[in-house]
Parts: sequence; C-alpha cells; structure tokens
Amino acid sequence: MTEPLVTILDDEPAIRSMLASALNEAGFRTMAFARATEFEASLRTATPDVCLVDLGLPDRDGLTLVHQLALEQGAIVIIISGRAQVQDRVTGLELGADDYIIKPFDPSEVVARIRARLRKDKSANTASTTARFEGWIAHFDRYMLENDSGQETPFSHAEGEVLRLFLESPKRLISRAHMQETLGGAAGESFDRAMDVRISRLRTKLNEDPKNPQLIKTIYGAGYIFLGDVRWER
Amino acid sequence: MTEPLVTILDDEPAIRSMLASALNEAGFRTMAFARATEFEASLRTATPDVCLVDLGLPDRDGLTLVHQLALEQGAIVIIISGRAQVQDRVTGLELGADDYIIKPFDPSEVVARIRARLRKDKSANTASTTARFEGWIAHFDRYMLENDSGQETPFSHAEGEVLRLFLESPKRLISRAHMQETLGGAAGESFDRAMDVRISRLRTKLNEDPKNPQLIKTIYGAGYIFLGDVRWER
DNA sequence: CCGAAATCTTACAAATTGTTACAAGGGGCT
DNA sequence: AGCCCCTTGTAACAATTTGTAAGATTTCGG
Repeated sequence: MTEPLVTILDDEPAIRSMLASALNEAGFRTMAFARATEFEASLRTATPDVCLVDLGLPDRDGLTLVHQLALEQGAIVIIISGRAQVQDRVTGLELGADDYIIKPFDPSEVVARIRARLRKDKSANTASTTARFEGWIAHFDRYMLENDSGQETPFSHAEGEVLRLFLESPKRLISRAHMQETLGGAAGESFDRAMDVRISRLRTKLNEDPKNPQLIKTIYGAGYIFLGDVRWER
Repeated sequence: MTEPLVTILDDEPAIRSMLASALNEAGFRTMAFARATEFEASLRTATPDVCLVDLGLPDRDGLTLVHQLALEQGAIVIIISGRAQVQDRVTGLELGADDYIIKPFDPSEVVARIRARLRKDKSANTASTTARFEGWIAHFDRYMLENDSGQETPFSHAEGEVLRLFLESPKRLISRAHMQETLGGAAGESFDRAMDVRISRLRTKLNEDPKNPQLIKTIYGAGYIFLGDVRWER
C-alpha cells in the first residue's frame, strides 16, 4: 500500500510550497494546484485521500467545491482560510469539510490534523495486526509470512493460531495443556499429535533446522518456548 | 437509533452548562462531569459517541485520559483546552484526539465540529452506490465493475451482494454462516456450493489468480477475508 | 550406553473449498 | 408464443487444508 496522497489547492505559491515540503517530510505524497480547474482535471486520474482547499480562490467558489468534494468523493476535506469568523467556520464544516484551519497556520499542526483524520478513517475499517520478529514479519490480516528479503509465504489458519500464541507470549514457557485449551483442542488423546504436526509445519515455514531450532524450542515434558524479540503493530 | 450521546468533562460549571445547552438544542443527548473519576465510572454503563475533554483537570492528567479513550473506546475524542501553543495541539492530536478546540470558543463551532466527525463516521458505514478499491471501481447503481484502465464489465445481482458484503467489511473475517444469513441463504446443505460458486465467479471478474488470490482470501474452516482498502463514494 | 516416554516427521485419509459443466428459470425481443 | 441470452443453482470432480496413524528420532533417567 502506498503513502496517502494529499492535494493542496491554494493560489499563493508560498503556502503551496510550505505545505508541500512539510507534508513530504511527514511521509505523504503531495500534488499542488493554484486553480480549481486544474485540480478538478487531476481528479479524473488521481484519487486523493486528503484535500486541502483554500477558500479564497480566484476562479471558483471554494465552498461549493468543498461541498462537491465531500459529497462525491469520499475524500477527507480540510479547509484552509483567512476568514476567521465563527460563522465562516460553521458553514464550512456544515457544507462537508472535515476540518477548518485558519491562516496563518503552523505546518506541523496541519500534519497532525491530517494524521488524526486518517487514523480514525483507517481504524474504522481495519483490524490489521502485524508482528515483526527476528527478520520475519507476520501479517495476520493477510495470513502471510514475510522473510527478511521481502518474500511472502502464506500460512493457514491453524498455523496462524499457533504462531499468534507464540508471538503473544515470547520467551515464556507455553505448556501443551494451555495450547490445546487456547486452540480449541477437543482434548482428545490423539489431538496431541495434531498439535505436533501444526508446530512441525510452522517450523518448516520458518526455515527452522529440525536438529537445532532457533525460534521454537521444545521443552521436553513441559511445552514450548518461543525465542526472539517480537514487536506488534496493531 | 437514538440521538448520539456526548459527554462533557470540564471542571468549570459555566462551560459545562454552556456546552450542554448548546448540544441539547442541537439534538444531542449529553452527560456532564466535573471530575475524571466520575466520568470514568459512567463509562461502565454508558457508551458515549463523542467525548469532550478539558485538559486542565484537577484530579487527572487529561492527555493520558484522552489517550486511553481514543485507544480503548472507539469514541470520538475532542480536546478543549486553554493552552493555545501549536505544540500542545500537535501532541494532543498525536495522542489520539480527533480535534482540538481552544478556549474561549463558540458553542456553535463545537456543534459543527462534532457534526462533521459524526457525519464522516456514519458515511463510512452507510451503503452507497460506488466504491473504489485497489484500482477497481464498483458501480452498484449500474451493476458495473470498472478496472484501472476504465474498462467496464457487468456483474450480476448475486455477485453484487457478495461484493457489497466484502466491501462493507474489508480486512475482517466474514464467516460462512454470516454470509448465508445476509445473502438469504436457506442454510440448505447444498447452498454451501452455491456460495462457493458465487465467490468463484466474482473472483474471476476481479482477475484473481486462483492459486494466489490477492483480494478475496479463503480461511479454511472459518470464512473469507476481503483485503484491500475501500472507499465509498456518493 | 540402554530403554521407556515424549516428540518429530512422513504418508495417508477425511473434511472443506474451488471449479467446471449443465440444466432450470426469467426477461426481452420479434 | 417462440427464441435467445443471461442469471443462478446443482452436481460432479479437482484441489487444498487439516487431522490421524505409525514409524523414526530425540530426551532423560538409570
């Protein structure tokens, strides 16, 4: 997934460049326009995630544009304006803007406000969970395991359950009994073997040397320990 | 659905009553608290949609509270503060606040900002007619699927139902049972096969590689996950 | 260094899901 | 009505995932 695209629509070159550099530095892609017509033309090919719009445009009524954008595109619309009256802000927000920033402004606040909007937007439709450990990245949302050179191998649901259990309690002994409980084991006698097989398969996906496993260590008579530092990104 | 609930947390009685009356007039339900502890106690029974939090609380660090709220509850958090420095605003927003309003403020602007947030929140869930995802555009009004080069292929009603279900809950596991419920499946034994076929046909229309689907992923024994960022429009 | 218990691995079987071909049903058009 | 095209479900078969069984291997205590 690429970085979010932010469009800047303002007729003052100084403001355009200030915003663009601040946003680029913050890791966003940017596109800047001086006129509404140019901006609208670009919408046919690009799909911005955030639109910064100055209300004082020479060729178009800014508020109408904001209204259109907010309604038709699903984009986040932030008004930037020199008009500081409460009434201006209220109407701007009512017409569909997500935020209203008054000139003069500090670029870092603009960045912070954009991030706040994107964060909420994302958390609304994502439960993405990812964990990094010893050069690997486990993407639980995609059921994919990525190695240090970026190659991905899929892992199954059953394997994922085991892996998640390990990654949630690294460097701690995980007893066999606890595993079966957590993994919905029907406590059958021969379910022991199923567990073994799950772990065995997981080990091969992690390129473990059977004679000398580095990550999933067996504790004879007790259970398993997952070695390795884990960092979750939720 | 009832009206949205807005909680007000501020130690100044004048501000509490001003906000409460403005919000009630605007059609919101409100609950006001002077101390963080009272507020937190109320969270056990009520589930606010929006939380207004004053940073200058006597009994608690406001920023920590904001962080918790934003993280644990899914609520919209708006900071109200007398501290006007850019740095204050940036850190507030970074800690999870959705907005930052500076005292003194105009109640009508607060209302407008709350509405803007709620509007966005809702439009994310409401069923629209067009959705963009990973280079595709699904036109549910026309039953057409448009690829990144602008070519359109029609999709049927049954295919559309499945696609809409996916696009409305992207990156989440959708269980087979839930699908059959939603799609009017008569839970028949062999309806399982019908579901499979629907999905299979949808996959081919999305140019999925059968060996390695990128968008619609099967979770053996559980259901499906639709990967890909979705944006609804209009 | 040996033997019993625990664990690993491989091959195979059962359950679940994918795909294709085909038939039933519906709507539009002449 | 009759025909054609599209949609949809069903059935049969292929492919994948998961668990099971059994032999091989490892661990630990003597």
